[in-house]
Amino acid sequence: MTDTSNAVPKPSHHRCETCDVRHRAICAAVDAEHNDRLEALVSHHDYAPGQVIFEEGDPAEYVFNISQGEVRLYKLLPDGRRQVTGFLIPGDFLGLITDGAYAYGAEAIGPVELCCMRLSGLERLLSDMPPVRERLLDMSRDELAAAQEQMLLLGRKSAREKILSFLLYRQRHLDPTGRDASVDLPMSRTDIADYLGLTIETVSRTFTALRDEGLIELPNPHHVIFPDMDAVRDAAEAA
Amino acid sequence: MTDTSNAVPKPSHHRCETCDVRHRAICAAVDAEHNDRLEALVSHHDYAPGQVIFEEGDPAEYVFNISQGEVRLYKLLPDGRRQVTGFLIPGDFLGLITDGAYAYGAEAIGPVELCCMRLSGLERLLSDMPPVRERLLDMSRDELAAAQEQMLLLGRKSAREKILSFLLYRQRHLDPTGRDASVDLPMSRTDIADYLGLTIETVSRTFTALRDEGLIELPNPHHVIFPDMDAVRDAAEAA
DNA sequence: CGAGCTGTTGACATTGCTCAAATTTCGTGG
DNA sequence: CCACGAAATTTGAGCAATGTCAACAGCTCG
Repeated sequence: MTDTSNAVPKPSHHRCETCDVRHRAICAAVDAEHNDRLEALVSHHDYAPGQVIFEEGDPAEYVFNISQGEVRLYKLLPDGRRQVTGFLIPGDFLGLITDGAYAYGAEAIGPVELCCMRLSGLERLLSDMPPVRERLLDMSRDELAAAQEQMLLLGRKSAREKILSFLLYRQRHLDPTGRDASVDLPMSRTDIADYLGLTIETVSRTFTALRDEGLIELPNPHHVIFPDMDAVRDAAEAA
Repeated sequence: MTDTSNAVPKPSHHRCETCDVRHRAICAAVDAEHNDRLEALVSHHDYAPGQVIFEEGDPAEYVFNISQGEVRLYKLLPDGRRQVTGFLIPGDFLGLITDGAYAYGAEAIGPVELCCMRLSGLERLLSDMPPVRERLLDMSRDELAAAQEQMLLLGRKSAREKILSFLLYRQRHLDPTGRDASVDLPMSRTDIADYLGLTIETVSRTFTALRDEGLIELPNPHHVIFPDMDAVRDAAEAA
């Protein structure tokens, strides 16, 4: 699908200079004049829907940045129960490592393109360019805050609140301007259930209930429209 | 309680050089020769049991390191429901900040002593001593991994598994050598419930059930003894 | 010694889960 | 473009784990 096989220079979306997600990625901390250094360290890779990127516990050789598509992170229990710990979007960093191994599994939700860097490359970058470490720390801080918000959701919210919080979070996260009163859900109901600590049946029933109340429209299972954003926000607060 | 009021030099446990928790704290990244710089930036403060250290959303002026005692972190919903996002022990860093405000509330569980540093001081430290930022990033990484483990617990484990995981985690965390087959629980049942996403009644019943099964002994509500560590580990895995 | 707090136990209610079946969606091939 | 089949989603009925409400017990501190 990619045309990297011929001798032509990298396609423009593989040039750091013109990278769509640069401003969200750790790359934002590299000044433009060092783009060539950065480019020398990365390569791009495509993943098919559902494809495993790495599994929890795999020895970590690479870290990634998402160029296109969404990725799910998850942890498993020995009996197969799964907790999805996050959905990542273009620009997000991928590859939390503890003791040399990945701390979670990662799979492509739809078609995904990753910008890959050897761990050694990242380490060189970190030691040569201090702002990169600062950037990584800032991103970790945000991730940690998000993780705690998710703990609040998992531990203390009802199914209805979980779904509403999830929808609102996605809405804000995907469209920070808040212009578009709709949300795409490329992931399956199973993914959503495993993210919110529910079963697929409860997720489905809750969507139906919200639709019947008129809080959301569901033209199809992967698209939600908010007829009245404020009503949704009120509902998420209240109960 | 502290004797900082007279002209005598700082008590030895306030000297960075002899600090009990230095090796666990961010201070481990400061070389010994710069101890004086570090000491100039910090002051110590005592907190009574239950005392609020800061609340979520407070404008953040200080960051802290725990010298003595345990601290609970928590987030609240508007109606008062609470999620305890972590219990901190001596050496832990305290003060996750997003947009200039604390991302969670923090309260002393028992008597607590904190080593406090102005945010401006930390920032100076970060820019003057690169290893400190590296250290902070490493600690964030560990925290993030712990947060995801907690999501797995909150979203996918039964009450029984939650309690067992909690006890085993504490045992390992507080005594990494694994020598002592017992755990102190200075926090209340309410704290434990809010940490595990349960009610106090369920926590209490689960402790009782584990005692009746012989998996744990409960000489009093704040102390747990494991007659057979391995049996507990098996039980935590199994169901 | 008594009040009040914390923890435990009991009875019952409820949310969300399990198992099962119907329906819709979507990719594939004709 | 349409038909088919597999997979995903929705819906239904019953149930179980955990929550709620209430009473009791054990400790601690005045």
